[in-house]
Amino acid sequence: MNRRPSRTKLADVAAEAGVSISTVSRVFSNPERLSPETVRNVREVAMRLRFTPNPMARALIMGDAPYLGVVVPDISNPYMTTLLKAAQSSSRRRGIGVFVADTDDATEVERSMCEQFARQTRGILLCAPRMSVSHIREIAEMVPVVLVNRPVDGLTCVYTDSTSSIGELVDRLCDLGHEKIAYLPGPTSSWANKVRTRTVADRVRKRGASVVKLGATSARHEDGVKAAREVSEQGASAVVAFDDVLAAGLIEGFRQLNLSVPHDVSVVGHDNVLAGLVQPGLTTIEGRSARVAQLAVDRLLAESDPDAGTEPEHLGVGTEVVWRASVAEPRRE
Amino acid sequence: MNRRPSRTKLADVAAEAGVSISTVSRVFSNPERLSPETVRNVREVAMRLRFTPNPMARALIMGDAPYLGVVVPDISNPYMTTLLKAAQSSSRRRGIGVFVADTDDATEVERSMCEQFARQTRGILLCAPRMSVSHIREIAEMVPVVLVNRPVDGLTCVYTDSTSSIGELVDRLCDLGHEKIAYLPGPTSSWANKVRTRTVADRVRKRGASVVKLGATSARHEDGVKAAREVSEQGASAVVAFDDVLAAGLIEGFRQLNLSVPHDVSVVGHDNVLAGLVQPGLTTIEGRSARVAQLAVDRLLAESDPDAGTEPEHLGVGTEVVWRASVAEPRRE
DNA sequence: TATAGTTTATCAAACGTTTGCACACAGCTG
DNA sequence: CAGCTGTGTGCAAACGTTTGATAAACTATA
Repeated sequence: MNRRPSRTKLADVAAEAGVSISTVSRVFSNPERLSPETVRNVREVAMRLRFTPNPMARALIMGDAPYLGVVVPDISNPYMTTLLKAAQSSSRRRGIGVFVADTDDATEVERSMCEQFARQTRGILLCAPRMSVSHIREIAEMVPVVLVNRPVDGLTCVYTDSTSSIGELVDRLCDLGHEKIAYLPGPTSSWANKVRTRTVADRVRKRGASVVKLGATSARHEDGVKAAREVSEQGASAVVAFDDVLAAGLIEGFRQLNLSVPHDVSVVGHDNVLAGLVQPGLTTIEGRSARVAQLAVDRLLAESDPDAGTEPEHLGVGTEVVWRASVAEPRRE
Repeated sequence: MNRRPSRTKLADVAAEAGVSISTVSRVFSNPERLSPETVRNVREVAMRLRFTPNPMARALIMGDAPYLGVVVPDISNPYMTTLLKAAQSSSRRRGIGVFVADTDDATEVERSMCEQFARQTRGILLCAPRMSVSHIREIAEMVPVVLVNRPVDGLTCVYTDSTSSIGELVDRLCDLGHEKIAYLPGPTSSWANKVRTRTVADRVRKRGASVVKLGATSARHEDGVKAAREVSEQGASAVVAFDDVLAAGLIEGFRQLNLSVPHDVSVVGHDNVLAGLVQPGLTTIEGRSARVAQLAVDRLLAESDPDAGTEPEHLGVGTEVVWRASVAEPRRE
């Protein structure tokens, strides 16, 4: 039946220490109800026998496991990487294991992983920018869910709120004299992209400049490279890109067109994940994904505790602009 | 006791279908021993009741859970990201959940995470380039372990074997006329760094050129930036860097020194994780971490099956040089 | 000494599965 | 008709914990 040789269990410790199984169990869960002497003795024996409790047995009787699932569309995206890293470190401090699922943005995979996690975890930190709301609701019925960068009514969501940073950025571009500003979108079905599109457009118009909306992309580096031509054809002197990866592509694209960043065209990104990798240094918005992850984990664990009685809530994490060399005043003609 | 309302279980399905619990269990595990009619009926009921088995109960009685742990020093390193992504996707196809642990290279964390995983997983995919051999052995005694890029006698290891690619690279540099070639090391305690250091040095000497060994780094971008000055002071006309991150730093550093890559100095990296991000395009060695991960998962699952009887083995994954613009012939003086 | 009260430790049931064994019933064979 | 041989199903034990109920051993009070 049990193939692998079983490790030391409560019963072994109990036998060795000359007490009952329940006593040993309580040494770990309720030591104050035991005599100090017994506790000391059992602790010593447990240590000697290298006893560690079987998490499966514990999970079975307790009704839930000390696990938590993180579902992301693409681990290799640096924003997600930071998110995952922070979620893991935050969970580790609480003794909680983190399952990771990379879905490649495939709805079918998202569904099946969520279903799997629903049975095995306390909750899911779900980052699925394009999943349908009804799907999300369905999952949230099976297991506590905290959404990342994707508000849904009645569910908790933690998101990067960069509206004011975007405003600051656009203002600065206008102050420098830019009169035609382009926005290079990410995936149109992504909530974040919708917000950014609108925020940029509103602010640019408010300042009396004109906004150029470029074709949708899937936020790959090469999409940015290609988009550079469109920008220059449309005559925009500055581009706000959906994220840093696209912005880096743009810079590469402009180089191929022999256009200089920032002298011929200014470029800004979003997330601050490329650090100093690209040249010229990319002006961008610090996405603070680590903070987002930390908050999300906190909320998730709170909501998975039925006694805590926390209510769903939308939490925005503020951002800051990181000024680097990719922005300058437009070339006078 | 059990806080969260229990989901449908075998007993519910059994009652509804008018059969015993064991029969329902067998419908999923051993359907061929049951009458086709019973199977059909129970399946229908299970479907209607949305029954999914409780993995904890199953894990308890089976003696192991369908989980696997991946321990890496730093998730945000793109090499690790690819590794993790591939490990996850490979495991998903087999219905195996992946725990992730980012240790920040802290031995204490590595130890505690491995211990935790030892109780809860079928095996650990361990990437700990600086952990002591005795620690590794200790962990391997508790749970099947497959090492990544870190051979240890008696344990299975899957590693990127770039010796022949490095040879090819050095040969090419020498053919181009480089006579003084520098190696920029990563962490000296890392096995991969030791191998690369030796391989580069041997090959360079064999070709009658001279090798410059630079100071150790911790493979951060800024280490590369700083190292550029040392390279130019030593008068090397080409640098082989431990990895792409360092190489990108070097390129940035040379730019600050007004040295042109590749005309003043050639630069090559390792891992091919920066794609076209840096300018000029970085000549590098494709690390094939996805393949490494896939192999490692295969081996891990094989070794965690006591019936399979697989023997520990060291598996090298061959690499290829990716030629980009960062290499050219040295400037004639 | 009997009674009540307080600590401390044990008993046994429960969590939701898997699986060896036993059993009932059918159809054959001699 | 007794004795097999299958086939399909059920019983009950086991996996390693947690925990409410309970008993045993003291201590303090009447």
